[in-house]
Amino acid sequence: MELPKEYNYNVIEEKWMNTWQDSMFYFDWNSQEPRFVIDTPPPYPTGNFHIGNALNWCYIDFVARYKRMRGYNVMFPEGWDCHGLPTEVKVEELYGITKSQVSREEFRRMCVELTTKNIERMRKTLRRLGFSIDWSNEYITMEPSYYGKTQTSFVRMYNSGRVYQQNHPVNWCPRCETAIAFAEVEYDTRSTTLNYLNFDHIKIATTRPELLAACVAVAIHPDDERYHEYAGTEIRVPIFGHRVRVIADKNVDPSFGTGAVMICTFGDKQDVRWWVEHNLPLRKAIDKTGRMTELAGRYAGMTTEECKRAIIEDMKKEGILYRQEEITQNVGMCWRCKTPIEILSERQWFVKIISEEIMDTANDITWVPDYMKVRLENWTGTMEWDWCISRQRIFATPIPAWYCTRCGTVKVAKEEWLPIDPAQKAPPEPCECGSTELKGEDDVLDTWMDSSISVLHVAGWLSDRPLLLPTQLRPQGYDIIRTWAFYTILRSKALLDIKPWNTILLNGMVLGEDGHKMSKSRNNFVVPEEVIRKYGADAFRQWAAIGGSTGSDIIFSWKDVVAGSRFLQKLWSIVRFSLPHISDQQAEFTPIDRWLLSRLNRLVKETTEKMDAYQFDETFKAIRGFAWDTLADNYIELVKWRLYGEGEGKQAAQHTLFITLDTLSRLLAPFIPYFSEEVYSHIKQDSIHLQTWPEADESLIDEDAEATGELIKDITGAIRRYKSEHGIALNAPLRGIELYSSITNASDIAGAANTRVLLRTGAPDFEIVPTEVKPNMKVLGKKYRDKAKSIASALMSEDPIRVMEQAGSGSITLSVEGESITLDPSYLIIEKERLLKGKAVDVLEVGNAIIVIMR
RNA sequence: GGGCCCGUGGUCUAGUCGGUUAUGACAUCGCCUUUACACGGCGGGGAUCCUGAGUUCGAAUCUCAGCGGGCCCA
Repeated sequence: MELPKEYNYNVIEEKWMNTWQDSMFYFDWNSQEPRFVIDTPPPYPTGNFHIGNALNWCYIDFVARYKRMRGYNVMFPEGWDCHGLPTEVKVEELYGITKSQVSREEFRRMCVELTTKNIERMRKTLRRLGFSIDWSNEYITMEPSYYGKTQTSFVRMYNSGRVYQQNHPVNWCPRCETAIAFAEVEYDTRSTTLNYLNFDHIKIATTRPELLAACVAVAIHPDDERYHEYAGTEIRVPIFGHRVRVIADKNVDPSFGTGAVMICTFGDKQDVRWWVEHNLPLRKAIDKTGRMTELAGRYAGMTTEECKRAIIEDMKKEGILYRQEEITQNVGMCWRCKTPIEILSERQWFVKIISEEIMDTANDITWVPDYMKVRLENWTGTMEWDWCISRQRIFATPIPAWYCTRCGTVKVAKEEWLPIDPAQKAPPEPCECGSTELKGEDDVLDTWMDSSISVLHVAGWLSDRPLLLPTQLRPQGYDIIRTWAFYTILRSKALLDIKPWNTILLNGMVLGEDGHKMSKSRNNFVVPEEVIRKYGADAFRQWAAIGGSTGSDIIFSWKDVVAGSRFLQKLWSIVRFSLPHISDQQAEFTPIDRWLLSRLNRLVKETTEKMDAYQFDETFKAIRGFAWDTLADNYIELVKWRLYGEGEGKQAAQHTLFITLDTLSRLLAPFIPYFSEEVYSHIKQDSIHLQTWPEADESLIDEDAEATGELIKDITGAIRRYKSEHGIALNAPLRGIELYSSITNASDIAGAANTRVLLRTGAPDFEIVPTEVKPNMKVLGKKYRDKAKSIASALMSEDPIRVMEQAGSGSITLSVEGESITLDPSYLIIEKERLLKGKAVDVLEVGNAIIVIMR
C-alpha cells in the first residue's frame, strides 16, 4: 500500500479521535496492578479551555499515557469546578438582570444551564487535543452528588471543631457584598493623600479620615520622646468627640507621618492585630454596602468616598486638618471586581488553619520542581487569621445549617440529610428547644471548599469503593499553590489525616509571543482551537513538551508549533520509506545495524529515566534527535543500498528498521498519540495505546558497536561532503577509495558512496608533520595544580616536531622554570598534518581513519 | 519591603556536582532536485555565556555585590 506523500494531520487525527473508545482509558477499580491516580485540576467552566490549561493537560496526558504503558492502572479523571462569582456575573449579563430580581432557585437554575453548556464546549476541545481522560470518573461540583460531599466535609469538620462560626474581622468586598479570603485579595499600588490631623495635643497622620468615627485608640511608639508622656491617657477624637486611649506599641513606625496613628475598626490588618492585642472596643462605621453607618453621625448614608471628601472639607474649616501630602500605598482589592476591600467584623464561618500540619504534610510530598515548595512555605508563614469560608452569594454549595428563631441556636445538618439546601428545606427535626421555627442559612461556601476535596472525591471517599489515598500525582500551575494546593493539604489532613498526594507536579504560566502574560488587551492571545485547526493537536502537544523545562514559564511560539508539524512530516517520510522494507524476520546484524540498535536502546534507557523525572522537554528532544539525525539522516542513507538490492545484509536492515519503527512508535505515543497510532496501525492490527513502553535491552548497548558505527557514519559523511565540494553528484561513483582504519567491514560505506572501498592496514606513505601542541588541561590541571599554567605555556612554546618525537618514545621532558618535568603523552594533544608526496589522490581524515580518494 | 525564578549567536534555548573547539532550533548565506522527505540534504557565517569583584592552576558553571526581566506575596 502506497502512503500519501503528505501527512494529513487533520484527517488522521479526526479519524482516530472518532475510533478510540473511552473505555481504553478507564481506571479499573478491581485491578491488582499498581495504581496511578491523578488529582486533575477541575477547570472553571468558562466555555473556553485556554492555552494555560492546555499546557497543564499536556503534561498530565504525557504522564498518564506513559504510566499506562509502564503497566500502571491509571486514573486521569476530569472534574469541573462550577461554582463561583464569574458565572453569576455572566448570567446577569446574558439575561440583563441582577441576581436580586429573580428567585434564588431561578438564578441558580440559570447558572447551572450556562455551566452545562460551557462544559460541553470544553469537553470537545479536550477530546480534540487527544487527552486520554477517564470519562467514567468525571465529576461536576454543582451536582448534588458532589456538593453533598462538600457539605459532608463541612459537617465533619464542624463536628471535629475545625469549622466554627464567629464574629471576626473579614475581608469584605462592598461591591460584591461578600466576605472573601486572603487568597482572593489582590494588591495594587495606588496614590493617596496622607492627612495630618490635630488630636488635642497629639498630631496624627492618616490616609483614611473617613474612619474617624471608627477610631478606638491612638498608638505611639514607646520610645518616642514626643509622645511617651501621653501613653495611658485618654484623648478626644475630633468631630465625633468620643474619648479613646493612647497606647504605646513598638509596631508603630515613628518616622511615618507624625509618628502617631489612629487605630480604627478596621482600616487595615495592622488595626486588627492591635485591636486583638490591646483588647479594644469595636466601632462599626462602614456597613456591608460600603456606606457610613449611624455611628458616623452627619456622614451616615454616604459612601466612604463621599464621606472622605466631606470630612476633609469640614476638618479643614475647623482647623483640624493642617497638612496633606501625596503618598503611594498598596491597596487590597477584590480579585474579581478590583474594588478596594474593607475589613469588617462579621459573623462568618471559618476553617481553622494549623500551619505546622500543612508544612509537615508538604514536607512529606515530593515537589517537582523542588524549589516550588518554598512558595507554599512563604504563604503558610503569613497566615494570620483562619480561612473564612462563608460567602454571601448564590451559585455555590449551600452551608447546611439553620438558626432557631426562638432560642437562636445554630443547627448544623446531620450527614444523612445531605445534600440539602437549608434555604429551601427545613431540618427533619426540631431545635433542641422544641421549636420548629428554624431559618435556613443564606450564606454559601467558598468555591475552594468544593475543589479542595477533589482529591478525596477521585480517591473514592464517601463511596462504596476502597479509599485510594494518598493519590499518586497532583498536577497544577504554580499560581494556585497558595489556594488549591494549600487548601487540599489542609482538608485531606483534617478529614482523613492522610496526605493527599505523593507527588505534586507544577507547570509554569503560558506567555504570549511577546513574552508577556497572555491577554486580549495586549493582543497576544492564542486559543488552542486555532492552533489545532492550523497545525493539528500533535504539533501543539510538541510545543507543550519542548517549550521549556517543567515548572518554567513557557512562551507560546508559532514557530515551535510549525517545527512540530515539520517533524511529523519528516517522521511520515521515514515511515513511508520504511514500511515496504520492514520485516520481523531475524538476521545477522552488520556493524551499522548494531550501532543503530545500541543507540536505540540507549535512547530507551535515557527517555525512561527522564520521563520518571517528569522532564518532558528533554525526553522529546532526545527522541526527535534520534529519529531525525541518527535514523533518517544517517542510518537510512547507509543501508539504502542494502534494502534496494538483494544481497547479504538486506534482511538485517529490514529487521533493524522494524525494531526501530516499533520502538519509536511506542516512545512517541505519549506525546503524539494520533501520529503514533497511525504509524502503528500499519505495523500491527492493534492500538499503540494498549502496548507497553519499550524496555532497554542492555545487551544491545555496546560501546564498541557505537564507536565503530560512529566512525562509519563519519567516514561516509566525509565522502559525501567531498563529493559535494567537488561538484560530484552524491550517487555518482568515485574511481576508488582506500581506507586506513580499524574498520573491518566497509560494505555500507561502499554502498552509500557507490564506490569500491579497499581496506588497508598500517598507514599510507605520507609525511606526518606536527603543527601544534595543545596541553590537555583537564588532566594536566588536576595533577600539577598551580604549576599547570607554566607547564602549559612551556609545552606550547616547544618545537612540535621535538615533542612528537619524544611522545613516540613514551614521555616528554621539559624544562619549566628551571625544573625538569617529565610528562606522559596523555597530558597533551599533538595536532598533525599529513603531507602527500605528489600523488594523484585526495586525503580525508576522520578521527584516526584516513580516507584516500582516487582522483 | 520580602520570597522564588531567569539573563548564553539576530530570536528562543540546552548545558552548569568547574576542565580541550559552548548544544539545538528558528532566522540568515552558499551549494545540491540523489527512486522517504525541498515542510528536504550538505556546508558556512554569526556568542564580551548581563556587569563587576572574589575563590581557583582553570569560571558560562561556585561565592558576593550590582543591573535588568518575570512571577508570587506583604
